[in-house]
Amino acid sequence: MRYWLIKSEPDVFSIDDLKKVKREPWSGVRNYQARNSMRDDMKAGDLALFYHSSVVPPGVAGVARVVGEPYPDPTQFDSKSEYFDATSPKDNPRWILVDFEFVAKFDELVTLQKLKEEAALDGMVVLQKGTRLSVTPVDAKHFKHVCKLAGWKP
DNA sequence: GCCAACGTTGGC
DNA sequence: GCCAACGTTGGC
Repeated sequence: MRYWLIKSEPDVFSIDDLKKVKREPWSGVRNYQARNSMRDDMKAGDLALFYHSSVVPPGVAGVARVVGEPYPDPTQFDSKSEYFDATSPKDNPRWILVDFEFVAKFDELVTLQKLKEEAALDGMVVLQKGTRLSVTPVDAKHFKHVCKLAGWKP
C-alpha cells in the first residue's frame, strides 16, 4: 500500500468533479517521472492526496484511490485532443495512466502554507523547492498527518 | 554527449 | 503578469 499526491487545476478538474463522476482516467500527464509512477508503482487501492494547484490558495482538497490497472492514455492517439502525441508508437504507447476514484472531500482545504508550517511534513516531495511534478509519492506518515490536519480518517 | 534555447509549471 | 525552477529539444 503506497500513498501519492496528484495535482490538478480545479478550473480544469476539481475534487468536486471527481465526486460527481466517481471515477476518472488521469489523462494528460506528459512527464516521464509521473508516468513511471503510474505505470510501475501504483497499485489498485493506493490512496492519493488530491491537490488543487494554480489557485489561491493552493492545497490538498481531498483523497482519491487508484482503481484498476495501468493502461495507455487514449488522449495520446486522439488528434483532436490537446494531449495528442503524434510521435507515440501505437504498438508501444508512450503515455500510461491509471484511473482514480473519489474517496473524500476535506471539510476544509489543507493549504500549501499550512503544509509548509508543519514540521511533521518535512521532506514531503511536493514541498521541496522547484518540484513541479504532478504525481509524487508521499510517505505513509506524511499522508496520515495531512489527513489528521483535515480532520479526516482513512 | 554537451549545452543553449525554449517551453511549462505553479507560487506569488 | 512575473519569474524561478527545471524538463525537453536540437544543433554541433
